[in-house]
Formats: sequence, C-alpha cells, structure tokens
Amino acid sequence: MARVRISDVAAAAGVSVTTVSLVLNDAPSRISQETRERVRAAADAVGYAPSSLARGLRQQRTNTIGLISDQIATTPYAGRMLAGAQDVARRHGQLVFLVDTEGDADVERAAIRALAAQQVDATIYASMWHRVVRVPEGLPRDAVFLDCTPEAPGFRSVVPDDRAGGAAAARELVGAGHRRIAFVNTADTVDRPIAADLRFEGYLSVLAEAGVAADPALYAQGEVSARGGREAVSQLLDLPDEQRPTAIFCFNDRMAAGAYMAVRARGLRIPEDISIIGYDDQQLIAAEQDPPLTTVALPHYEMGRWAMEVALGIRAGETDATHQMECPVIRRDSVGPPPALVAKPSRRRTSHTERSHSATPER
Amino acid sequence: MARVRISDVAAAAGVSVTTVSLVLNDAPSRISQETRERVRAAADAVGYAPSSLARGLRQQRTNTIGLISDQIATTPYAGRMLAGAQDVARRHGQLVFLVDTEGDADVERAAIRALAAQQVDATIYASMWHRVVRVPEGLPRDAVFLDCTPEAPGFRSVVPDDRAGGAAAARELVGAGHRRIAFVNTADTVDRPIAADLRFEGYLSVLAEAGVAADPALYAQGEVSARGGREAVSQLLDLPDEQRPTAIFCFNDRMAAGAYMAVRARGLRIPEDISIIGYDDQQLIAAEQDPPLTTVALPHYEMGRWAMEVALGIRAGETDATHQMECPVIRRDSVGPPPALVAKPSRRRTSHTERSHSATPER
DNA sequence: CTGAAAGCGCTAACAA
DNA sequence: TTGTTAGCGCTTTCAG
Repeated sequence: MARVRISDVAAAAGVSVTTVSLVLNDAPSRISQETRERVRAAADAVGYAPSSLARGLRQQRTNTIGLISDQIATTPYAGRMLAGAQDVARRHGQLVFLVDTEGDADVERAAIRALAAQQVDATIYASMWHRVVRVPEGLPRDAVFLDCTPEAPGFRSVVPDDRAGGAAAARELVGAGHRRIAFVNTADTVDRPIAADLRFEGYLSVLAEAGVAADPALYAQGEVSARGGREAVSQLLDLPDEQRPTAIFCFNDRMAAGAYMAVRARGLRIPEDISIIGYDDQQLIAAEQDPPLTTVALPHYEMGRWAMEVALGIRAGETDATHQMECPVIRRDSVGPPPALVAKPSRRRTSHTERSHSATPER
Repeated sequence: MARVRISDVAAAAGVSVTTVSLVLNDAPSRISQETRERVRAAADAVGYAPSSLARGLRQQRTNTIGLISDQIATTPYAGRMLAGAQDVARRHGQLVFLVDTEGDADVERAAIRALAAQQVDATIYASMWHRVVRVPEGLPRDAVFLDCTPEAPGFRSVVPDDRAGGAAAARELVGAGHRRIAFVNTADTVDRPIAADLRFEGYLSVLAEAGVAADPALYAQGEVSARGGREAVSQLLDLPDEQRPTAIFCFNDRMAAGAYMAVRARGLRIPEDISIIGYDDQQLIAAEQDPPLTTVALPHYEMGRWAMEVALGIRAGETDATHQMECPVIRRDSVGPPPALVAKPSRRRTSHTERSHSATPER
C-alpha cells in the first residue's frame, strides 16, 4: 500500500493541504477550532504520518544530528557518552546518526561527507578516551568535540578535568593522613593519553600544597592493564620500609586491580596496610574489587549531554571554547588512614618474584 | 552561502541535469567519455555534494537503517553488537540511526514512529542481553531482532546459542577429566535471562553424555555479581571433601570473578586445586584475572553483522526465522585436570564466614 | 479564516 | 547521445 500523504488527509477532511499542514504543526493561524478537530480526526483516521524527508527538504532543517566516533564502545564505559547524547537528542525530537570510523581516516572522510549529504543540523565528534585529535578535513566549523580537544582552535569541546580529578584523588589520600603517596602511571608513549600528565600534575600540586616533597622513588610506570599495575606496584613495595608508600594512586582502575594483586601477594591488607585509589570508575572493576575500590569517576554521561546540548544550541551562552567537566571522587573502601608508625609489621616478602597464586599462605 | 545543486553543476559543465545525474550515479547510459569527464570536473570545481534528502524523497529509498536498542552499552561488551552492525552498514553505504529507548515503552513507540517518518529502509531491534521480548506495536514486519527472540512469530532474529555454549563449557571441563562439576547460576527470577536455563541445559546434556549423574548439591545460585558468585561458590566449597566440586562452571564472568575470590579465600589454587570456567568473555574481567579466565565468548560482533546483513537483504537465502550463533570457548589458564585423588590436601577452612581480606595468611 | 501554487533537490520516463 | 519535464511530500508565501 502506498504511503498516505498530506493530500489524503486534506481530502478526507474536506480542506486544503495548507490547512492540514497548519493544523498539524500548530502553526499560528486563524483556523477555526472546528476545522482543527476535523483535520486531526481525519489524520488519525487515515493513519497519516508526515514524511521527515519531504519536510527536511522543504525546510532545509532535518532534526537530525551526526555523531562520529573513533571507536564505539571499545572502552566499555564510553557507551555512557552515547547514552547522554542520545538522551538529550531524544528529548528534543532529534534523531542521531551514529557513525563509527574505527579510527580510519578514509572512513572518517566518507562519514563526514555522508552526514553532510544528509544535511544533519549539527555534528559531534567523539573520542572514546580523552586525547588531542587532528581536526578532520571537511568537518563543519560548528562541530562539537566530545572527550577530546581539537588541535586547531575555534571549536567547542568538552573534556574531563583530569587535572582537578588527579588533585581530588591525591587530596583524598592526603586528607586521610598519607604522606608517602605513590603515583602509578601509564607507560604509553605513542598516542599518549593527555590524562596521564594531567592527573600527575594534579597529584603534584596537591603534594606541594600539603608541603610534602615528591619522591621520585614513588613514581612508577607500567602498561595499562592489571598486569602492568601489578608489576609497577610490586616494585614500589620492594622499597625499604621507611620509603615504601602507604598509599598508591593508580592511573586507572585496571592498573589499580593489578595493585590489589601485588598488595595481596605480599600478604598486606587494603586499606589497613596500604590505601589504593584508582580512576575511571569502571563498574565492572572498581565496584567489584575486594574491598571495593575508591576511585575517581569520569563523567561520561554528563559530557555526552553537554556536547549534545551545545550542538543543539541550548547552552548558547556558556560556550567557552573548551569545557572542563568535574571528575568526582567515588568513595568506597580502599582508602583509610596510614598504618600507625609505631607498629611496623614487616610481613611482606623480600623475594622479588611473585608467584601467581601467591594468595596461598606461605609455609 | 547557498547549497550547490545539481543544476549548478549542469550549468558549469554546459550540459543538462539529467546528464549530470546519469554520470555521477554511474547509471548505464551512452554518455560520451568526454562529457563524463567534463561533468566530473565541473562537479569537483563547484564542490557539489548531492542531497540525500532529495534523492531519498524521489527514490523512496533512503539508504538509512534504524537501530532501536533498549539500553545502549549498559552491558559494556554489547557495544560490539553496534560495531558489527555499523560495520556492515558502512560498507554498504548505509547510515544508521541509533535510538536508545532506555526500555521505556513510550520512548519506543515514539522511536518507531520517528524512524518510519524518516523512511528508514530497514529496522533492527536490539536487546543488550539475550531474552524474549514483546514485539512493540508498529514495528515493521521485516524488522530484525538482535540478541533477543520476539514473542510473536514471523520475525527474523539472531541470538547466541547459549545451550551449545553451555555444553561447550561443560565439555571443556569433562574433557579435562572432571566429574564433579558444579554449576553456579543466576538467581534472577524477574525478567530472567533465558541464557540461564539454556546454559544449564547444555551443561546437563554433556554430563549425561559423559555418564555422570548430576548432583543437586553441585548446583548453586547467586546474584549476578562478584559478590553473588563468591557467596555461591563459598557454599560449594563447604561441601565435604568427597562431594566438593573439582570444577565450577559459572553463569558469567562476573560470577566467576567472585569464584576466584572464594577459592583464594580457602587458600586453594586455580587451576591446580579447582578449575573455573566463565561465560561472556568480558575482556576487562576474564583476561585480567589471575590466572586468566577460560570462558565462553558471546559473539556480539558477529550477531551485529548478521542482523545488519539480513536487514540489508544480503543473506536472503538463509533466513530461517531465528538464527543461533556459536559461542566459542576461549581457552586461558583457569582450567586444568582435577587434582590427583590420592593426595587430598585439606587446607581449606571450615568456618562459613569469609573475611574480606582473607588472602592474608592464617596464623 | 482558508486555498492555490511555487519550490526544496533530485531521478526517471519520455522526447529529441 | 543528451535534454525536458513531472513529481517525490511537504511548507510557506501570497491571494482571496
């Protein structure tokens, strides 16, 4: 069966198409109440659904947003960004085109062209982790960058405030009384997450604030994984007692999970013997550790919302070029006061080699 | 500046719009090579980009697919489904509208209407976990269900073959020599994942095949989380030695992570003392356990691909109503042969209450 | 208070 | 081998 058009409604209601259009769009006009009702009834009766295509063509406005992302949900929590963006789009009657480029420049170019061809009203360019991105050629000037900062100036963007987040994490530890606070960073050098340096800076600033000198021995690096975290923390725990950290700030939750392993392998307890704080608040990791991991949350949902809101022209005022979003500390059970200095339990092993199943009691 | 239209190209090239259309669409026609080149050059010169809107309106075909999902990336790995779908769409020049309904029926209705108004060429209805869904009113008859089975018949759908997956997991354990194999299931009753029963059935069938009687004492339940898994497994480990399982099949990786905790708390080793197998292959959990968890993968990416392929009319032949997709076993290091029956190390505690920091050696 | 008609940008039938 | 023209379904001036 053929599509039912506005003219069918008009015929059914015994009016012109103009009238139907006016009525159904609630356009300001002097159409009688009686006619309005007749039109609406007719529309219902024939099952009329206006064509967005025709309307878009006519109005040159499609109520459609393009969202280009480099990697969809490679990082699991990043789906929250989509959800945030999706959410406000929906509430404003917008539909979103999602294009995943897999980081391929050709695909990206094609995507930009395709979205332009669709005459999307706005474009969002999202990265699945906070970094600096090259501005793809052809991207509309009013595109909004989500979870990344464009190399070129003049674009609007929203990113997590990783510096403040790093500071908040460190403050959490300092506030609990710690002085020997280690920082376990990612060792990534290529395509390095700028979050790495920002979080470290935040950490340093808080140490300075608190008047504690940063001890280079308390800085370790590893690959971003539980293994990497375990190895890095293991080294830290090899330090002589008086230098050993009483708290460790890990670049992210995956590394923190590795920290747990290393700590457990020594027979130390969290947080009694050592406090751990992570970053990212990955539900599947942080909340499920034993004890649950205190960490800093990345405001993915909120960033997604923000990006869509500026893309849609809500939030017109506060359009500073780049918006930093707060990363709140999520308090769980892995941070406590440092062990009393008097009792120096030296339960830890001296061996450098960890066995995998080291939870097994020593004998 | 106004949009450049096909007529602009025609004027620039000194030909008619028909010619331009024919050339740029590579339509079979007898246009001279010379003209073709002139047209293409002109198109480039004026920076022409055809309007998908106008074309869609004219052809009644939009090259656009609607993808409705209940919860976007609440379950992290589910993003892989989107990636799969996205991927084949892109390769076929299709753009996808993603709408997330958050499980709200009103939103769903609105989404269906909006997609119809956009005249999408096909619709995919995705659930973020395998279950039976009510068919939303107004959904096109040719919609494809992704990771869910519609209540009503007559629709095409793709789901993981959880029964075979459960069997594969059990077979992995039986093959390693185990006979006392526990099954730790989800205790969910509302909106119960049908995977729960299917995996259990697969497990039972393999036990039967192998001639081992299913021991009701080796069935445990818990909430789907590390905690739930830990509690359930903890009970299992309380069984008398001769009844205690030598291997445990957990409903999913999260529960398996809990199993690790419970096992460690007893001072037992994986896989030397007890083998564990999970389900889902959640990277952040399975691959990062110590030792890495052997598990069964959910073929999310492949299901996404499949759904999009049937939606696009590729795979016309094999359109059985519901397609089951294989769940392959991912071998890592948590499965080994059962401990030799002669040496019965009874290291485990007898207390029922586990302390959180039980990795600490007993003293 | 309501209707006629132009036109958004394109494709496809038909003409030349 | 190429051009003319109708029309996809809608909104929106402009007339009545």
